[in-house]
Amino acid sequence: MAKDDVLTPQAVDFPRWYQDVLAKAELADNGPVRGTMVIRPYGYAIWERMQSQLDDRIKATGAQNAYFPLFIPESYFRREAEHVEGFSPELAVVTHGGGKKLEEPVVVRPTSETIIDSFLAKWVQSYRDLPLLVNQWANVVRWELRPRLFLRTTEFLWQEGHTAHATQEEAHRYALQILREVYEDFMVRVLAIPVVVGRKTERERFAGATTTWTAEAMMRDGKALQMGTSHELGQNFAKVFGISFSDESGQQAYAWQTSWGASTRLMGALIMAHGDDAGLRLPPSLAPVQAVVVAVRTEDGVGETAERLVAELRSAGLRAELDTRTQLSFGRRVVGWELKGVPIRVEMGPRDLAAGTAVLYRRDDGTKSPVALPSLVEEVKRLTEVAQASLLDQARQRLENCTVPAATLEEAVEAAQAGFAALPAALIEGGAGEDRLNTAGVTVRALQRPDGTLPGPDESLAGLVAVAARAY
RNA sequence: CGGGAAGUAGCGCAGCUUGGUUAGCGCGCAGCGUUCGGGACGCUGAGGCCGGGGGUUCAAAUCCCCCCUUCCCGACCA
Repeated sequence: MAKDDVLTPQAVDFPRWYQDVLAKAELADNGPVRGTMVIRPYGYAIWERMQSQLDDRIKATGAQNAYFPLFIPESYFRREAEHVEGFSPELAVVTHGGGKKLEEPVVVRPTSETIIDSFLAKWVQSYRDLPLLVNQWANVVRWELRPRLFLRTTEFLWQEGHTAHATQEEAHRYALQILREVYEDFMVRVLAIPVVVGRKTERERFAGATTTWTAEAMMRDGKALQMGTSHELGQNFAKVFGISFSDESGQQAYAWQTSWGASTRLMGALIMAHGDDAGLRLPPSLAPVQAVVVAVRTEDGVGETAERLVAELRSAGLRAELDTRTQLSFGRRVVGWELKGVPIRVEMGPRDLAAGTAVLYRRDDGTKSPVALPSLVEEVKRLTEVAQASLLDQARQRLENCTVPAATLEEAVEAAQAGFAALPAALIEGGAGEDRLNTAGVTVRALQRPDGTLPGPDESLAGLVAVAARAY
């Protein structure tokens, strides 16, 4: 009866499993140009929920959305030395337009610091104009040598925030506010993915930033994934783009800036942090379908009851869907819903109807239980909350289990084969230690204080912990 | 961009070594019937520029060259 595996098992070949899920859960396809991606409707529905949750949090920090051009004069990139050095290798450059060679090539934005800052320079005159907080939702292009759907594509979707502040302290606080109240909160409460937040090492920080803050998550194959970053840019860009203002005493001063972003890579994280051998497991907060009512049959009132249940679930505010495709076998249908990660399945058949019950299946733990019809809506509601918490718990458990202290670089390399290695950051002072890790395919993902709190921007490595891992 | 593997129906594959009539198989898809509580079964049927372009040959999915794309490992990165 049962066929072969629905998907390549994770333990057999994790990358293959990932490919299988993308295809079978109808999330995404490769585009015809290397590194490009088609996000299919089901995948995009998940992304839209991510966007909306992030957008609310971004706006709650006071930032407003705006839109800046896709094309940026190449010369803009040359103005900030580290920035141009960091991005040159991955720029897509347009040299022709309207059938003619362009006087100055234009770059397809890989990130928008340069173009946005050139406008912030016009808009900021006085300390009264500050802080100036803008965000944009956009596509960006970074020519990738080794693309992977959602994780690293040449074109991807993201939000990028760009801000200007009167003081370094305020920029610092805002960068951390984004890290904590936007990214970490979203990742934990919505994605149900626990993250390691910390500071990036000098070599891992954003090109042109003075400090980069990061939120890193652990995937089920033991590799880490950077989920979002928040940068303090100091006055580097303000000086080259002329973002200056009169302060309260009438003195001219350069603004202090931040920038921060999170991308469609979050989709990859969602898939790889929660997915199992049966497919996706979506947290109810993001699931396009939170509960599917599967009618085993449709005759003798079963179909009508199923329909009524969907209506009740919907009027209770749940995203519910009806499945009456009885021309397909029951098994095929449930396998399909499991592939797509639907958190709760309600099974309604003649036996249930006779007993006045329905069977509830939880995708997060695979358990089934009967429920009396009158309390079905309340129970489904409750289970969506339980499932949301359960996915987070499971991910937390895995994170704890695979985070191992290491006393030496060799121990760290060893521990990083299966998760996070926590080593004394003193070991990587000077760069030789990081070289050693990098040679073994391991990178320092984040620096933290021993108690897990965030270090200061300039706090020396001596007393910190470096969290290292193999990473995507 | 280096090293490996691979592109044949929507998906997974055989055929290629040793060129030779209408290019196969499984799944899926369509129709009909029997089924129906964890990927049902039978019958009938549709679906292919054999990744693209050049060559060699009487003849190319098959041999040669170039390009594109995908996957794995490395260097570079959200």
